[in-house]
Amino acid sequence: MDPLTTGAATPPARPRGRPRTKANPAATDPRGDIVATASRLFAGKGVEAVTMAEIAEAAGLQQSSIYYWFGSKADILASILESVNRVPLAIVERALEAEGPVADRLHRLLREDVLTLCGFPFDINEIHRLATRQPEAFTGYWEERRRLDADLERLVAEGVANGELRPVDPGLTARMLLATDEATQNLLRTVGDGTPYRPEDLADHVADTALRALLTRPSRLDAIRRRATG
Amino acid sequence: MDPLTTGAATPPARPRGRPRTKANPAATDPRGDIVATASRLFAGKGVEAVTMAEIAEAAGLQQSSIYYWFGSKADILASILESVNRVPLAIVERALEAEGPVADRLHRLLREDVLTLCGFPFDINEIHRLATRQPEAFTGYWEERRRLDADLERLVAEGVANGELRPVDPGLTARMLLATDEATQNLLRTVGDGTPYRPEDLADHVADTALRALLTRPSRLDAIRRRATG
DNA sequence: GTCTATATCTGGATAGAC
DNA sequence: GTCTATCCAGATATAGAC
Repeated sequence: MDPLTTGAATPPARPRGRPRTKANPAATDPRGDIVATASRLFAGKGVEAVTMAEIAEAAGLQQSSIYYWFGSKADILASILESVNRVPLAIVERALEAEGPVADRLHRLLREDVLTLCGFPFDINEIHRLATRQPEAFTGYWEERRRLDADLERLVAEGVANGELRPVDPGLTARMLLATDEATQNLLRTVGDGTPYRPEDLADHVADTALRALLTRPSRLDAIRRRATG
Repeated sequence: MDPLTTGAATPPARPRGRPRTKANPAATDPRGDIVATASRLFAGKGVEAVTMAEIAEAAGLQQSSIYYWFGSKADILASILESVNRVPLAIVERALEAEGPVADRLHRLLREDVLTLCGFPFDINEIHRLATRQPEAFTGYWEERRRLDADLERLVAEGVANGELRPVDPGLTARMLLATDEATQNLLRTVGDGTPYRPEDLADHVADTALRALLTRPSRLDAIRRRATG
């Protein structure tokens, strides 16, 4: 199930007030529907290019009715963003606490992160841009983002310390790895002529490439991949 | 000199018509000035967030006077975009035609591409998004972009064929390399708290990491780096 | 060439009827 | 709860004086 469209919903209730023009019998969760619809539209055209009128229409509402459920467009976006860092954070923190070689955990982490980002209904880079432009409105976002950086940095540092990884700069490496993951999901979206690559292939490629460049003994890669994907 | 702010200028002429309110004695090349100003503003806030009024004011003109020089905001952007692919294309094509080992050429290419992208006065990912949204207005852009992909793919294929590089998928690898370069310049912009990394460090890191993952014999890397950066 | 003034358009958001 | 009608702000772009 799509993690972005669940949770934080209004409890279903007997319909009240004036009925919708376009009846939508399945509308038991308007907030969830709006978030899901908005996510889908954001995916196709970018957040800024989507108007409240479009979202409303696609959700079966008049333009203004959407303001009954969300006070503003930013509120819809914020509702979506709650999951954007939460899911990758959970992945990284699980990797940080897991047992076993750092390389195994890192490989699995990278694969899962790419797959997660590819599954997001929008380009995460655009989210970054929006969040950069209005940092005060997205303080929670940036805080989680910093934790993501810091946690991954710790994992890399652990690998460097125990000799599994070459003596790289953990901070730079962590940021480059996350940037690479985000660039990868970009590949899926910006290529105009029907993307020829599957998310799974991209995820494997990213994880393999990163580990091959980081491992002290690259020959370990085959075994690592077997354990991480098995 | 900044490649984005040169060329395609109106020949300097004796000033005619009503003088500017804010006299700008150095205004011998209004088109060039406007492009340079717009580039700088786009860098700070993103293309869409910058208004014609801002560009005009920063260039020392009233909001409407800018329309004497450019018919629309899209025209300004198009004028900037002419260079966006041209410079990386020149880098890749030079690498393609150069002599010597593929690895040396690839290392140098990646370093230069990252440095070029970092030097651009805007986030190239935003350009991608804008160009995706209005493909008809940016046909030239996408054509050059495909050539960039194809040329780099040829270089990688050459390296695979002669055994320098591992037997990777040249198409996927080329696209991932370009995506990584673009993600790297992103690092420089989205990190809010004063970027701790220099473009040169990022460029070295990207080129080293890519080659280490691609080389059949990673032990060659030290020599390659010496030759490519020397 | 640049100005002032304004037309036009678009999108977010509100008021109040139903 | 959803509707219609409207306001308002901000942005692109044009008209015509100077």
